[in-house]
Order: sequence, then structure tokens, then C-alpha cells
Amino acid sequence: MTIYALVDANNFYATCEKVFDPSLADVPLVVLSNNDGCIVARSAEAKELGIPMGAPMHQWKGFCANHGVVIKSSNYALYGDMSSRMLAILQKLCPDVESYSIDESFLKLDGFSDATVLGYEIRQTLQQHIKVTCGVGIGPSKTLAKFANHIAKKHPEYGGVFSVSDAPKIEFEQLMAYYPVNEIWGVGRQLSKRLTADGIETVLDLSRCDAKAIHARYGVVLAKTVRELRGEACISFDDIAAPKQQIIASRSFAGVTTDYQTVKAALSHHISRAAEKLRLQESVCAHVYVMIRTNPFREQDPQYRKTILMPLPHPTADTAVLMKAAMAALRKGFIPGFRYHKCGVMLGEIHPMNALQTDLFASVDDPKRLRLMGLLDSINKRQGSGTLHMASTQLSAAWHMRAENRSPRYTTCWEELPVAYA
DNA sequence: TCTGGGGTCCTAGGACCC
DNA sequence: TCTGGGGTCCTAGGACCC
Repeated sequence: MTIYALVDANNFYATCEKVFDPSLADVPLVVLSNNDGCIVARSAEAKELGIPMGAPMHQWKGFCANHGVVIKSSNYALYGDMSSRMLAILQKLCPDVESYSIDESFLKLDGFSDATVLGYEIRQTLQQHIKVTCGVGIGPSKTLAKFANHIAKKHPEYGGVFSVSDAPKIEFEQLMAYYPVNEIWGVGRQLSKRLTADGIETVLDLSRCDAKAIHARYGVVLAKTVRELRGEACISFDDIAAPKQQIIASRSFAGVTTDYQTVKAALSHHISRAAEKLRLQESVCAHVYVMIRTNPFREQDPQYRKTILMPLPHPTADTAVLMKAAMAALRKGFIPGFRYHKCGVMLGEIHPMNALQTDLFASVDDPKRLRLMGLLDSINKRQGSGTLHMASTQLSAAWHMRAENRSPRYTTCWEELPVAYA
């Protein structure tokens, strides 16, 4: 039987900020989402103060000022780099690693004689090498490894590592009976509301349900969860990252706008980013979706949201072709008069560039254009993103997002390296 | 004044066909 | 006056995740 581990960094973004600024060591700290909108990470001290996850920043500004909470805009260049260092360390310790999110990885522990010992070694190594503390959960399925990870973090007596098979059955059942069903991976707000109404309130309740009955009433996803909770691995393990099937680039504006040119400039910027991501994974796409919407939180405003699909004449990774299609979609979907708050683009129908066969499609990108795109990407990579861009991006800068308290990109930008004084 | 962004998977329902 | 039903394919949207 395969044993899975889930390694998950504690307070990852907040920790990344603290690693490079020792003066923040014991200070409560929060990290904000893009646009400085809401709180997406909290240090242990900030959690203790009772600041909730996902809280709108504007509601907590006064509180943070009163309690000396340090506020950081998000710095994804830094977190992304720390994340790859973390992954590299895990890959050294274990041959089968699936990177699940920026701060979480699943490991397959086949061939290790003592999974728990390895868990402690992982914890110690990450602490030593990159000053990131993590929890390790171990179990016979991914869902159980996730739940074990939750226990490892919430119950300090386990020392940050919890293995389902180490715990006596009665002890584990007590833990399952203690936690509400929404602590389980895959059970969100809607499902837990329905489950609770049906009398399934705890993790233990759910694990004892009949999988067939759950399938009939709640669907195939939750039925899998039930089987996973009983130790039957149903969710596959992917150690090589598959290319993305859809690529999204979107942002809300710093405020709202009624101006077509402003939306167009923002959209143009997003297309460039999305196309760059598409070429980075060596793919082409055949669908462009353009999304625009008003601010749903402004209930006094008339609301409008629209997604417009624009099929492309042939699969492409050419920014100019994508741009033309997206602009046509925007003309179709833009209704003057609304106060727009966000726009974005999604690329769909993605195929690997090299698998395209000319007899399957009417035509493919001109190799000359592809070389031009490659040049564009390499200049932007060397000189900084946005050095070369489409003219339409410059139409307006009115949409640009806020990031008032971003820390330096310590590890990825020469100009922002940390300075050591002797 | 100010409420994220980027993903995956599943399903309901419409269009179309015979 | 009576006016099918089942299968397939596609898309939009929802639920979930971090």
C-alpha cells in the first residue's frame, strides 16, 4: 500500500517576508492580495490577534494600526522563488514529489522504512535551509494525508508531524469526531451546509457514510472523498506537472471605470501576460475568452458581468492574433454606462505547439512570427517584464493596481538584493 | 474610497440529430 | 386533435482548492 505525505508550509507568505527582515521576527504581520484588497496570509502573531483569513483590508486598517500589525502587499516574485527552493529540497529527500500549490507538496513514500522519521527530517531540513516551518501529514490517501497535516499543525504535542497509521485507532477516531466536516479537503461551504442539514456533521460521520448513497445524493467527487477517508486512494498522484489546460490573466482595477480605452488598455496588458505564459509552456490555444464585470460589492451600482468566447481561425501563440480576437470580443461585450471594475482574458483549447499537424488544422503560426515572439519574451525576461509591449497597452494607465507596501524582490532582482553590513 | 487571482473538475441544460 | 425520446456534444457556470 502506498503511503502519502503532505508537506505544507506554515503561514508561507508571512514567513517569506520575515526571513529577509529580522526586525519583523516577533511582529504580527499580514500579507495582502493583489490590489491590496484583502488579507491572504497572517503570521502566527496576527492569527493570535484574531485577524481572519480573507478579511477585506479596509475593514481592518484601524485595528492593524492600533495593534502594531505590519502590512505587506503581496510579492509573488519572492514567494515563487522561495517556493521553488522548498520544492528542490523536498526532491532531494524524496524521489516522488507532486507540487500541489505554492506552499504544499504531496510525497509518495514508497520504499521508506519509517515515514514518520522522514517527516521529521523534512521538517528539520526546511527549517535549517530556508527558515520555513512546515507541517507534515502522513496517511494512506491524499485526503487522509491532508487531514493528518491539519492535525499536525493544530496539535503541537505531535511535534509538527502526524501519521494516521501511528495513532491508535481510538485516538484517530476521536480526532475525526472532533473536527467538523468542512475541515476535509473537497468539502467547502455549500457541501458542508447540505451535509450538516443531513446530520453528517463531523469527519467521522462522513467517513462512515455509504459511498454509493453519497454518490447518488452529492455526486462523484464527494463519494471519492468518503472512500479516501477510509484509506482507499482514489485521487491520482502526478509528479510531473502537466501543461495548463487554461491560462488566465485578470486583475481588478484600483477603482472603477466607465472608459472603454481604459478597459482596452488593461485587457491588452492581460493578453500579453497570458500569451507569454502560453509560449512559456510551449503551447498554442484555439479559444480566447474575454471577461469583464462591474464591482459586485457595490450593490448600489447596476451590475453586469459577461464572458465572451472568441474562437480563433487557427491555434496560435502569437500575441498580435490573440490581441485582435480579444479586442473584437471586447467590442461585442462592452456596454457603455456600466462602472467596470475588472477585466481579464482566458485562453482555452490549449494544445502543445509541437503536436500540431498541419493536416489537422487549416494553418499554423508563421515561423517568422514565432521567432519574433521568442525575441519579445527573451528581451522582457532579460530587461524586465513589460520592456517591450503592444502599443494598445499604453492607451491608459488608469487601471493599474495598488501595491503600497511591497517588500523588495530579495532573491530575484539584482537591484533589490538584501544588503549585509559588516 | 477601499472586498484577489489562477486553477481543476463536474454538471445542468441547450442544440442538434435520428 | 394528436405533436417522441434518447443520445451526443458543447458550453456556461458552480463548487472547490490555495
